[in-house]
Amino acid sequence: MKSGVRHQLAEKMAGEITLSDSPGQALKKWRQSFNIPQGLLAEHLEVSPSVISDYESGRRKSPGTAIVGKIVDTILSIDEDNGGRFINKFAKILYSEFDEDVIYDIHEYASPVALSDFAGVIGATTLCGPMDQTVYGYTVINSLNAILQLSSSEFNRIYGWSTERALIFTEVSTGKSPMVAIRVTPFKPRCVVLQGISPGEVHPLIPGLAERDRITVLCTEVDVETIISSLRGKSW
Amino acid sequence: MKSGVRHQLAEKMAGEITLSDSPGQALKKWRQSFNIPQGLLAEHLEVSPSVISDYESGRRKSPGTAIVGKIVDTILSIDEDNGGRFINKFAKILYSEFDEDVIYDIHEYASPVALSDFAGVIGATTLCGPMDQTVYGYTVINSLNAILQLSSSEFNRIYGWSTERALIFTEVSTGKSPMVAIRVTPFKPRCVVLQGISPGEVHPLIPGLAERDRITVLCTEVDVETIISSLRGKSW
DNA sequence: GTGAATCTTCGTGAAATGTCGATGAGGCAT
DNA sequence: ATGCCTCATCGACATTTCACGAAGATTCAC
Repeated sequence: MKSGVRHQLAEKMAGEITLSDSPGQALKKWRQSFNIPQGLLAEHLEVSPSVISDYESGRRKSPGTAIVGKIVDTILSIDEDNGGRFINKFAKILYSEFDEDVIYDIHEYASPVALSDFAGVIGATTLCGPMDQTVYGYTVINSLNAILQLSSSEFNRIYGWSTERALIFTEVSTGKSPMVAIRVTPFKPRCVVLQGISPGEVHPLIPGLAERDRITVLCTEVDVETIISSLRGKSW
Repeated sequence: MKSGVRHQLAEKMAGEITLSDSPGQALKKWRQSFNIPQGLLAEHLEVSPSVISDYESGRRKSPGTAIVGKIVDTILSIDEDNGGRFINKFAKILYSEFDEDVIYDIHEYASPVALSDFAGVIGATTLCGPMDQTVYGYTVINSLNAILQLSSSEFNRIYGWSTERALIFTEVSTGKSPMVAIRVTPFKPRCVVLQGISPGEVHPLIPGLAERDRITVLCTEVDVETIISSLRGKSW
């Protein structure tokens, strides 16, 4: 997934810069590894070139999150305008391709999102479990491929960085296998969304399974592409 | 590898906080997910509790990299003092165990490190190639297991976030297989270190292979544990 | 409902950031 | 050597951060 990479790269860059003893040098390293001159960066940021230089040379020892974020985002945007050459390079280095068919999208929120809001955005109705919960992220998973391709240890990767998330399984038939997989696995999500199925078609065992692990189960018949793009556009 | 996880987690946290629209909320999310009260965090940071609250509540809209870094580090340290319960939880979610036998250590620098300094720290001598280069990170790889266990796409993961790095292959016999693997693979490191071998024992083909991809090759007979701990302790 | 623990709000002052524009230094083309 | 591009340095000034401590709000146990 394209924009997943961008986000991960951005986070990596920002993290490294923030933790560095000299954020300036780290900033410089990334700008240079994208082959962008200070001047161009300054232009896109609508500041004078000396500003960039001041940061990189360390005159400002502890730049705020706001500018760090803006700079990282701008570096990435400039590269995107040029066809995303460097972003793709990093993406290739990063990803083993198997993720592509299994994990359609994965994202973390920095602050909690109410489950009811989340359900609204993806057009989901409650099947069972409480709705007064929050989630910190979501993963969209091709259920068939996940079961075919993932080993048990790899299966944990669908949880990203937090188990307090929604797992959206796409094109399920009855929803039984995803729930069984979760049952036998040590980590539990807050919520499971079964995509491509109506509440009536759901396997009768599911409420029982969900109850055991205190998981809320939702259903949606909205198609996968729409779900992904709605979730992406949101800032909550 | 233990401390690799800590570092990666720290980077992830810092990145997320820095990129967040409201760094305060992100900060809060992480503190809470480690189950640490504001007061305790404040105590360890030697500031008054209201400081933490001011950040989390967003009075400071763009906290500097310095405090963000300090807070992240403190959260992690507090958890370590308590036995690292949450760090381990995140580690489990993150890693498929196969890495353990293949990648002994992997690290990125925020700024360039001179190859000659790097060689000095790991007690390596030059076999061929230029020494007036810099690296941005290193990976310590068990050469045998890498070849046995990694698929070609997984092999790319040894590059971490930058190819401008040193790849340290441990316990090589002649050093031929690692160099061949690099030859047939699209990404090239700056430098290859062959561990557990003296310059005289190196396979005669190696200088030729290295020349092709303009890679500097070093040798060291220092043992793996020592190399890893020397590299870890360094701040350059 | 009294206390303890946790967290929020706010006024305040010293210090640092965030920005500009002017100037200077290196490098690499012509 | 004459530009041109890239980058570093610096003084100046408005805006924020950063940290404190006092005081108020919440929540939970007893």
